[in-house]
Amino acid sequence: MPELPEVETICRALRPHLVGRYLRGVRTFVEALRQPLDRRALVSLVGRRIVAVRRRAKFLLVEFTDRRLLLMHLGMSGSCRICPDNAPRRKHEHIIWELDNGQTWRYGDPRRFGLVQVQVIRKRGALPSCLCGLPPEPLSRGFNGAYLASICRGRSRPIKSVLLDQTLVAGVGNIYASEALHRAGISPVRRAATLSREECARLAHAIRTTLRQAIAAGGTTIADFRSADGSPGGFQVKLFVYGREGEPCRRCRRGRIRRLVLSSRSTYYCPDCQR
DNA sequence: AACACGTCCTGAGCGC
DNA sequence: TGCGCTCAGGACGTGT
Repeated sequence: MPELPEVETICRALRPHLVGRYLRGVRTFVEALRQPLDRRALVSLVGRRIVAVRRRAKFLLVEFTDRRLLLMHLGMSGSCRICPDNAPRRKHEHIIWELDNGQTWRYGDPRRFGLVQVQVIRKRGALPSCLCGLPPEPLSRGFNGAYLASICRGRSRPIKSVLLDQTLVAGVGNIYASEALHRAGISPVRRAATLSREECARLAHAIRTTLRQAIAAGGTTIADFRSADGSPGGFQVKLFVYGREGEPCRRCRRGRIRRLVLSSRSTYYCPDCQR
């Protein structure tokens, strides 16, 4: 479910509910998500105050006093919500944090591909060391045509598989990879190394624009994405290719959108306007 | 029954 | 042969 825009949407929705609050308790209902939960580490946050809620790539970072940080990744099906203490626990709600105002912050995740762990950081506002090697944020200065060209050089994989590689591009997932390539007019199966400098610049711009618009719309709801306040995203109505197999291309109006499987993921594109 | 918006692991293939 | 890197594909729960 959640790519960069969805995580950013959740981050913004959580922030006003969490920042400044003290953690009063934590309850867990499973042994493990993608990896075993460290209950003692989670409990060690109780009594501390939340000082910031941030995002880096697809990671959500909740910073506490004393340089403690809760690192969260939503995997395929993770979600967060804020609700009162006495709200009944939903199926697949695995962690409940109790705040000092009668509210709770809850993590739900049917597939349990997510990640929740406690880290200690060097100083206030710093990233945990495990995230220090991430590539540049797509919406930051360092992400541009020159950067894309540098990671495409010498790579024979299809460009879409490069965009999905989280060690090379941070935060782009399966929906926005298809959307950005369509916006840039570049075929998802093109070998990365064959992209010209001009195409890399166009693609970098397309990625930034796509992500920005998706954030502005509150993310994309295909099946069940909800922000932390329960509201669905609005970007699905602005999708140009994802999930539109057989429908006419909304840009060139000639081609029909095709679906193919690339590195075992659905990929959508317009054969007429993507080269 | 096929497919799902993510990541990790394994093993094949390649150049040196 | 071996090392290091790249890349494809399966596995991981559950829901629709």
